Amino acid sequence: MTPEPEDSIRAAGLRVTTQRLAVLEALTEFPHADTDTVHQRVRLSQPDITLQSVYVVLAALTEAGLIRRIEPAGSPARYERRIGDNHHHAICTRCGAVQDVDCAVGEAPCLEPSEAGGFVIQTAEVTYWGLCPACQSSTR
Amino acid sequence: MTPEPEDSIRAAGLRVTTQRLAVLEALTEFPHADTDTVHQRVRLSQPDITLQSVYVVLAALTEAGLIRRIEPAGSPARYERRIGDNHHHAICTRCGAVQDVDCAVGEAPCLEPSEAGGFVIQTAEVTYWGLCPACQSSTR
DNA sequence: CACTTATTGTTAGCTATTCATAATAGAGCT
DNA sequence: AGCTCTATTATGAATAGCTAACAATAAGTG
Repeated sequence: MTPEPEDSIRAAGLRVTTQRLAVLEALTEFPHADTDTVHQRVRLSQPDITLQSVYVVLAALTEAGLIRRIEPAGSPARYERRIGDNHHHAICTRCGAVQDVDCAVGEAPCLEPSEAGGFVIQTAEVTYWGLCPACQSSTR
Repeated sequence: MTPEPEDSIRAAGLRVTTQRLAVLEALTEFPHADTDTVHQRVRLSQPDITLQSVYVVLAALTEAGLIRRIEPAGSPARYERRIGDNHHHAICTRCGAVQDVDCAVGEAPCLEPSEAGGFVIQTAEVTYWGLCPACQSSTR
């Protein structure tokens, strides 16, 4: 089903490198990881990769449309492999945990503003802010 | 109608300072200004105010709920005086212009996710991405 | 007007990110 | 398999945006 990472990288016109494969693998394991988390995970298989290279790889994969970058307020940028289905995110205001939220409509823009002051809207990005299950119980 | 800035600052339990008044005035003139823009505007009346002080003032006013901070992806933080009506924003993908978009519902959360993975949702933040009128015409 | 303490000015520092350039390694060709 | 070209990565440095520490100042209270 899911195309092999190697194939999707190649299909995007990019060279297949161990670094890129490792980054995609890291994002599979941590679906909303920030650059630092990706770096740490990738170092398990490639101890010498630099953080800067991780930045470059993430930028290349984002540019190619293989991953998506999200930038929640107050958090460093995060990346995810789930793309193409215009889903949204719930973010915990206490711990920053990110949870995918299916979009009812499915395709962008899932919402049409009543009046957008002449803007031509391409996508609507919805961020739900609240408390994750863990932070609800460990209250206060 | 609109309460005097001085009164709302006092009502929030904060001291009324010329810096805070000037920052609120700047945000009236530039409704989605970033810190730098606020600083430049404030310097017209207070040439010696530092950028750091503007940061502190903006943080204090945000904390007090007198202004709201928005952090669009790829842009420095912006601030606005329009608060309490849970409206949303349309942002130009080319020039970064921000436009208020009324919320159909009015109160947060204006959207309820069908399934939020156990999250207790407090607010829903909607960002519309598109082209502003100016960038539509100056195409390509 | 004096006093107390919130607020601001000053200086320093930090985090997330980008950039320039040299070194390296995919991938097509022979 | 080896060669070559060029995309990609490593290295080192720099930047923007923001926060922190602490001394100087001024708002508000009696």
